[in-house]
Amino acid sequence: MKNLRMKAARAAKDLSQDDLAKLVGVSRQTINSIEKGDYNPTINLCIAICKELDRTLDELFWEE
Amino acid sequence: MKNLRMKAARAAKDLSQDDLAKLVGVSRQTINSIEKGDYNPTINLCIAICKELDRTLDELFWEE
DNA sequence: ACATAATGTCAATTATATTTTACATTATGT
DNA sequence: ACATAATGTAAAATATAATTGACATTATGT
Repeated sequence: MKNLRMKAARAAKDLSQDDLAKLVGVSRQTINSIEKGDYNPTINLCIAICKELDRTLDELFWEE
Repeated sequence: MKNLRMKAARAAKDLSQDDLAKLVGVSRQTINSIEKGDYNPTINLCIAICKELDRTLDELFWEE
């Protein structure tokens, strides 16, 4: 399932997928795939994304 | 750095590394490596561990 | 309508998470 | 002291995250 919370948090920061990719040091396709949802990123990457978007792991990647 | 919160949460459930490994479907060494800290597990594995230990991602894997 | 930025997606390659096997060490109980 | 469960750790193999390059599509602005 898509990660719309991440997409929204990125939009709130006015960052393109490419911008965020450069900020966290991965490729644009990796960011795209994570938002698309058919993906299993590493926790370190998730943490880096959270920090750039001023969110926590629970806010972007946890679901009850 | 070691993940002592995960180690504590596992102890609180009275589970050995091997028990937890079987519950989340990975090898004991993977659990050991995560607790040891020199590791970068995938988010899906982190989520599976959290659910078995009744904790959230922030509680076990986030640091301010 | 046109130009350009942003996004979606695919195939092939590279980097690395995870497994497997194996052995050593540290607890814990009797 | 002995036995056994639990943990720490290492090397080699396998599975998969992530990269690279490329092209198509969808916004957005002028």
